[in-house]
Amino acid sequence: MPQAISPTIKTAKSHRATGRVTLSDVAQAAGVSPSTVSRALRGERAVDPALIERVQAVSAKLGYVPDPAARALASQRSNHVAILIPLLSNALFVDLLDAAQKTLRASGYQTLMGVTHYDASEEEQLLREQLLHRPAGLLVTGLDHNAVTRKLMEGSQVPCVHLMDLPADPQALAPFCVGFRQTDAGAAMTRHLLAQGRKRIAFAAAQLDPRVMQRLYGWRTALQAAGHYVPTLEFLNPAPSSLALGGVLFEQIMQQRPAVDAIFFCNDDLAQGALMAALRRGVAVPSQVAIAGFNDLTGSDQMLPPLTTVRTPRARIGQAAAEMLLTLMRGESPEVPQIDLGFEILQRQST
Amino acid sequence: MPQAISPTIKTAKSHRATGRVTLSDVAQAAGVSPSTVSRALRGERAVDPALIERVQAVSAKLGYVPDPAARALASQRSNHVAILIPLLSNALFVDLLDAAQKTLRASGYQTLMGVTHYDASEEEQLLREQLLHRPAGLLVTGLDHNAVTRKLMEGSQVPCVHLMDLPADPQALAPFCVGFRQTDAGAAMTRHLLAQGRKRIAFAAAQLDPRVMQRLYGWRTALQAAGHYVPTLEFLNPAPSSLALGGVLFEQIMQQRPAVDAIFFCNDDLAQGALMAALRRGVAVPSQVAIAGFNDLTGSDQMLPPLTTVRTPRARIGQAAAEMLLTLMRGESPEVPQIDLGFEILQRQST
DNA sequence: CTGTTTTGGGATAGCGCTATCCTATAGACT
DNA sequence: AGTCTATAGGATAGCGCTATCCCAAAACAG
Repeated sequence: MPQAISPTIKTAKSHRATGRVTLSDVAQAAGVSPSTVSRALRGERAVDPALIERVQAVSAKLGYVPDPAARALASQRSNHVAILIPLLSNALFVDLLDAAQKTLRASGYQTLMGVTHYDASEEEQLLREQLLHRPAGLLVTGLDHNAVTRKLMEGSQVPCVHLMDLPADPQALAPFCVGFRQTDAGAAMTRHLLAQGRKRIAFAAAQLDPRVMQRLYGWRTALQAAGHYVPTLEFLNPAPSSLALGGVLFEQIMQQRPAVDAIFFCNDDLAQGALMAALRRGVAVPSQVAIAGFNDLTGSDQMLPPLTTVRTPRARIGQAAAEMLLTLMRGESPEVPQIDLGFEILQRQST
Repeated sequence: MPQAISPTIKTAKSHRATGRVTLSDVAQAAGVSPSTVSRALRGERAVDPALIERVQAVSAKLGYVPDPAARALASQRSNHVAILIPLLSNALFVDLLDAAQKTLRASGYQTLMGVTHYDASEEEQLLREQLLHRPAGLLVTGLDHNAVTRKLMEGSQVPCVHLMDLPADPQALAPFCVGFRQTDAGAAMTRHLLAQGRKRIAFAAAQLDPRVMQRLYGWRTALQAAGHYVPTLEFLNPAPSSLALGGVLFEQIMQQRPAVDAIFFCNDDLAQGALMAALRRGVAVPSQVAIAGFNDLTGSDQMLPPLTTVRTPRARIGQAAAEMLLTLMRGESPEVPQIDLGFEILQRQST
């Protein structure tokens, strides 16, 4: 029977009372031991259902909220989930972050964001800092990391899910990952252009991260298979991707290879910039040159002509990765270690 | 119901050794007390310089890294800085986040991001969760918060800097903030349009957050001053801002008010969408109708014609706010409580 | 009707650090 | 000299929680 809870007057504790309602307060008020409160609230071990209810009631009445720092210290595990992404200036990664963050928060996790700037040593340093917080889980963009980073991830024993990429060899020692096959997507778009009757298809890229290189590889493979591969139609620029750079690349290609009849840009912002440049120069798209992008970023459907692109499921990747991580953090193992969420060729009027 | 627990093999070691190098280890190795190590490493109180050096050397040799959870528990202060922004889908806030995060990390702080979705109660809930982590500082977008949120912020005693907005009344009880005067910016752009000889200037807006409403107010005031204010030229749509919506708004305005000779959009994505729609419809910009945006988002300079807009110093706001917060967290007080970073009318060819 | 397990609860030692109090010394004053 | 400060170091009690050990009672087996 629930004993009457007298208004607990804060016992004048020792010299550094923080005024916080602690687990012990709840225990005292509920007439049970701290262990029991801890167990009841976390659903650990077996606790009498009636007791659980009583503890929850008392806890709610006192407005008890567990202290994450104390919890982290005692259990060596925090409610943080660390996420590493290359940039915030690319909408792709922001969408990933947004979706993952939303999913994790719904389960009570706090997201610790780290921005690597495509720098392996910065990634390593960030991971090191984040691991200090003993995160419950880890979300990492891509599968390419330096040796130290990989060792840190493994050594930490923290569940980890990789975003965006899937291992080239599905049989390989497989980490957990959610993404799609960049190579296939690159090849698919190239085949789409070939199917439109294009033969001199250029590939224009910026940033040149591993995913871009995989798309390049897909483009190359598809062209080789069709017997139309020309090495000089690769236009690779390591600078960050942007609309302005897309315009520059377009000008460069039209000047150096005026006979080109299609350009496949590795990202939509480049393609959008190219479309604007074409508009300015009076180059007819798609009749003279077809233009295709990648990622279906915001605005691509508003271009003139609307941009043909590859729709990539980045929000779904962020969410699915977060869900897989939640499974791992519960100590369960996911149904499959790798999830391929695919992609879709979105044909609009630019091709 | 409880799953069979495999017999835990007990290690002969002390029953819960974490293997971590602790402050006591350093103290022992350096032959001093833990207090001294703690003080030496944090630069607290006065410690013999020679001792400091010795402690640092030993600490480095052992690879000691302080545990943030233990620190947070003992000191009631973490190395987290919480930041609240409305959306991740608006580049404006991402730029803010990026800059702030970069600055704070350089001083050893971890950023806890919270996305409020312009929802006051979600903001309150997020703040509550973040405060549990006892952040060392708080960055909050805007000055408008519900009563509970304000009370939480004050009651927590955590240093707080507001982003983007400045109080309308500079004399008012002034919180710390970094931003610029949205109203002035709205008025300035309107005056620019008036100076171009435009008279029927529409204002088109989405999202309708407080900053948008201030820009609206600036537009209204400037038009009233010029004797050209017409209430029916306000086109306000509460939906989220996007290129597509900009196109829709443009069509709507041209249909309902064909005599309009300028449209001031509250955000660049809307204006970009409008420019694309104008291109599609063959509406001459700026000869028939001038189009202006706000924020100078990526791509605005690539439009056809390039978009006249208001350049807002969002990266500098994020950085300056973080720096002000760093000052506050050191216990010092900033030179001025409010920093106005201004704005700039960026005239391009669309007006 | 005895063992032998389960089962649900309590007691308590940390987790790694900082805040507070305390002490010993060196210099500064009557 | 003697008393009084600063100054720099040590000692130690927590911060609030969980993990581990322990034990009584109930459930089960032989």
